[in-house]
Amino acid sequence: MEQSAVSVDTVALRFWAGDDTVTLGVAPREWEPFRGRLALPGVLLGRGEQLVAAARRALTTKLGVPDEAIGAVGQLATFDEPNRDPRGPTLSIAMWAVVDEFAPAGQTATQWCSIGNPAKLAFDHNRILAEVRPLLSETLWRRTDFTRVLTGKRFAASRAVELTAALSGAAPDPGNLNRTLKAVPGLVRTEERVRVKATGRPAVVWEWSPDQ
Amino acid sequence: MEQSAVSVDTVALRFWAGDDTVTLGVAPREWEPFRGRLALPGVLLGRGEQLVAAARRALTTKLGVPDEAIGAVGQLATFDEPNRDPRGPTLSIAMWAVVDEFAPAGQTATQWCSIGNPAKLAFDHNRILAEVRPLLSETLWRRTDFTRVLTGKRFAASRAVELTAALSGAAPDPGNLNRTLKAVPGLVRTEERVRVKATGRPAVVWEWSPDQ
DNA sequence: CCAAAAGTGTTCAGTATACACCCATGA
DNA sequence: TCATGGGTGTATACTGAACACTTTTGG
Repeated sequence: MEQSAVSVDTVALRFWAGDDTVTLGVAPREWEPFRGRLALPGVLLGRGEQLVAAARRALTTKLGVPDEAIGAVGQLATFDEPNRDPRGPTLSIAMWAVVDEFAPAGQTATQWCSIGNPAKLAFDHNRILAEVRPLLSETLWRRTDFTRVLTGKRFAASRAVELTAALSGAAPDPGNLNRTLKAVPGLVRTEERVRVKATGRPAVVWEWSPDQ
Repeated sequence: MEQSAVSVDTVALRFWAGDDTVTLGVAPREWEPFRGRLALPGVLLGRGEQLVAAARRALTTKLGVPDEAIGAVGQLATFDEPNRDPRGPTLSIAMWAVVDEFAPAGQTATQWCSIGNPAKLAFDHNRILAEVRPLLSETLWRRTDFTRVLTGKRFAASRAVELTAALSGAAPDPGNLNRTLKAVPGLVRTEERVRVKATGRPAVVWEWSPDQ
């Protein structure tokens, strides 16, 4: 029986040392339909290919992210609107991925836009983002693999505030977030302080224990 | 590009007036592989077919459930183990469905087995069931469409106890469950009592308000 | 000393869970 | 009247959120 095509569209997040918010990797489409329009990195699922492998392939081929820089990948939800792709019926399995810091090789058209206020994207990608964002927000500080790669091994408490604000859409109470961090398994509070903002008290440094 | 096949495998639940527990619809496979072995009703997703439509088709063709008796359908998760089907790489999208009471038309080989202790099934269907069961348990009393069809329009409180026990795997505290029901939107407590068990106090009848 | 940022302590609402006790029925 | 099942009331724990207040810094 002839089937719908299956594409794997990935929400690729980064939150690097220089970034002041979480951003989302998008790239202009090379071919029709929507040629030139920004879109989530997506690939057609290969025969026998696993979802995580397809998501990684989307990031390397569409965003130019080196494979070593893909820190963690997971499943989100499936979208089955039959007219979502003008080429014909296409299932979209949405995945998330977190991108470690890397040095871009040469010029790429990849853009990193805010998740809270994303660019206008091709297909139904804005709808996918809207449905998927609350899931990501709930995953933060709960799933270690996801969170660990976003924060990096060591991070200041104020970075945790920015990260939470970016994913949830609202600034968290810093005190409550502090207690949330205390309860995250594998996360330990160091004696160290760092200055992050121009003024005010310096922030505590948190660190993931080595086995995480 | 050649792709993996996509099958939609459905966890079809029923909890009819005569049933004393929730059961799961399974049917022996007609063809190889696993010919004769019991399996979840599954179909290959047709081109342009939506997931809910495929799940309904699985129930009508594999279990002999008339379409009007399919009360509610929803998405669960996707399984991508490449060797899960000996015919070749096949993605399985797991769905749930709730089956209303109907009169079976003629002989069918469909069996209804307990979800807590299901038969040995073909493919990785037992694994799918194991992963999916906690999701179903969490959905009960939260998603109205799911719960409403399982209970029927009117039901005794003791039926709610049986239902919860079947999905969660442990008997709930009847008093606490009572308060849970009180908090479910669209569910109202009637003045009526009915005798369910041979002895003991008769149970209160709960009823879904018409607009649900 | 003041403003800004970080962190602590406390309170309060909502939920989940446990369990003692009371109520209604058939035998 | 007693065993059985149904239902109420109450205590306890945990979680999330709100917020006043203290601490540490730069200017």
